[in-house]
Amino acid sequence: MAKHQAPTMKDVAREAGVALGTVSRVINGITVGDEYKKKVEAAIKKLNYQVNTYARGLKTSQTKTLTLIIPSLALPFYANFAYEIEQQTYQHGRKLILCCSNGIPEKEIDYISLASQSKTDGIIALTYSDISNQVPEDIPLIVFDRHFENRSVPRIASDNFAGGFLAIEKLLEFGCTHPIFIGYHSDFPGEADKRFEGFQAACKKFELKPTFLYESDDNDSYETLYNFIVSHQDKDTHTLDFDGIFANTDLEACAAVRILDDLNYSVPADVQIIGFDGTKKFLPIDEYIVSTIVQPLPALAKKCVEMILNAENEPLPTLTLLPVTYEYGGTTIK
Amino acid sequence: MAKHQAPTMKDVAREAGVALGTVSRVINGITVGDEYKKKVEAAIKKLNYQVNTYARGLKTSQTKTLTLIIPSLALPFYANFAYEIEQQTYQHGRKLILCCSNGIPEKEIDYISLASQSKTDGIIALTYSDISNQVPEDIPLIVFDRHFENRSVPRIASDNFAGGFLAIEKLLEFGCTHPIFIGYHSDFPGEADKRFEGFQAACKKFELKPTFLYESDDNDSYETLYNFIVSHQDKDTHTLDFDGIFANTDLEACAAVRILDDLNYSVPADVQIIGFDGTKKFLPIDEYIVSTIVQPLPALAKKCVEMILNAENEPLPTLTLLPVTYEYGGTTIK
DNA sequence: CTGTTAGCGCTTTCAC
DNA sequence: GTGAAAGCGCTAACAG
Repeated sequence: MAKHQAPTMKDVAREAGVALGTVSRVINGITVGDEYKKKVEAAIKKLNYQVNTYARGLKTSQTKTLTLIIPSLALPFYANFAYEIEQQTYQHGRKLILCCSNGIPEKEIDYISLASQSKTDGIIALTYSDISNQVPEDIPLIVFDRHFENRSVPRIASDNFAGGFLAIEKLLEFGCTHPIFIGYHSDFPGEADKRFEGFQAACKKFELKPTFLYESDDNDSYETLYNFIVSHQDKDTHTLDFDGIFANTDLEACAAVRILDDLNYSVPADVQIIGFDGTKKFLPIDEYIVSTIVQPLPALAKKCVEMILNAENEPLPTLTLLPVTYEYGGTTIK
Repeated sequence: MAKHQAPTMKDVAREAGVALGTVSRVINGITVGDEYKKKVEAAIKKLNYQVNTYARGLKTSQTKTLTLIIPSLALPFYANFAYEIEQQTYQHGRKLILCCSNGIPEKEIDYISLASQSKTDGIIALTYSDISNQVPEDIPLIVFDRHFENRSVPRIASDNFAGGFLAIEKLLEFGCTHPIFIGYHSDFPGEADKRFEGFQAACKKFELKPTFLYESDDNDSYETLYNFIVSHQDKDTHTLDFDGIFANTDLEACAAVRILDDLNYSVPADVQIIGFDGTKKFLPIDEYIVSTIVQPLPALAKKCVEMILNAENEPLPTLTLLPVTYEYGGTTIK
């Protein structure tokens, strides 16, 4: 334990009595004479040698590193997505650099530039600004759950349109006669906007009057929603003029449950509610927090990582949509 | 836009008509003649040059990268901690490598070795095995919320003991006469174990009979808890022999709320409950999910990052405990 | 199949 | 002050 410096390949070579290149070959699994191999491996073990990925990265310009840009980890959806991405990244022998942008465009761009300095092997981004022209051409980019106008960058998402449609189908199947839509959206366009489009399409198909609250996201979303629901009460009978809610996200579904409860309506007896995302309860038992359209997060993450790692081999599809499913979570009859 | 390769310092030097070293100096903020500086900056802008952090890292063996090892992001506590760490990391101009070990020792060790290959500038770890001797001496390590037996590695945590004590104090203050403790613990020792010790100390001080469920974590925790509560019902009157619960985590507090509700007890009228961690509700409004002892996550994360970045300048304290606070969350009278 | 060697892009002496 | 040059630890091309 004399030297304080980490051993280098040179040290290993000297210890094993072979040339530098031979050590490199052993490490990279290139055919090497058995005798040599043994000696090198012994030396590696003895010195506790580890490759310096920075030196290797400099040579190969492959950093074995993926970058994820996501607004935050505060929402379970984001946290779970990040988690799944990390698991996939690990499985593919890569490291994950996590960037939480808080949805701030400047930070998003800053992260991109950091990532490109670090010569990351690929970027998976869920952003609220169009970062596509900030990303150097030579580094693969995949956009999750969003789409940009001015460049055809590959994007991956759930089939939000089908999900919106499915939610209404389910609500009708469960006996609702007037399902409505509630939700907030970012000003920046994203795949999630298609949920509302799916709702509208379903209304058209089933000849329903499309009633909805669909506003720009703000800080008073809870209050706006409260007022919206109250405005749909009959003044005298206090009956609601709707009997089903498709909420843009589980978060809004939860808010609706709470408000309806405060207003002394019963869920699902008076109003059935279906959310979107597939958020689980905070309990040691496995239940959805509301009845919901579940996004296939593990599959989505798998696709993201596999595609980005495949980017240099073949051209990537511009859009990849994965199917969603309905799951019961207590806010519908089944 | 002829060349497909990212520009190097050499390119900038040629473009600016200066020497390589001069460019380096400009970039690193070392005094350089005004004329030169301007020329270099112009060239940088023109070529859209960015330093290659891998080349720099190779030279300086400073990678401007921190590594976080955490079981997962599935629990809000982990997710929020990871988020806060990321924010701090960014603020200090570093990147964060996220490693979710699922609490599997082999994975934890694997991550350590990946991290040391990558010459990370520091590791913040919340692990379920003693990784301390896996970490090379020259890379700073801070352990969050845990402690290892066989080496004095700096650790940071909330004051769990004080939190446990405080919970009982609060319960008594709110009129409870027989508060009990429920919780599960990992077999691997951690700072969180002190919550139970705080509970025991409070029982001694206030002369309470210490009643508790404190078992090794398993898959049937919900059922075990259910049976435990039922076993404390009076056969005839159905009265419970306790009137307050301090739960080891908010998760267990939630489980207790649910079970008591199923059993037709009222929270907080019949039983008051205090959890631990400070988990927020999944709603667009800011409320705690249960009454709880809140861990100062942002402060904790700040401490972790600051300490690890300071590790080479001064010796780190072995233990740093940050104060917790009580917050109302609906499962107590106030 | 192995040893030698040139450089990846950068920082940092060292002369000037 | 600036330029030239050595070298961080590794890979890959080349010669043997």
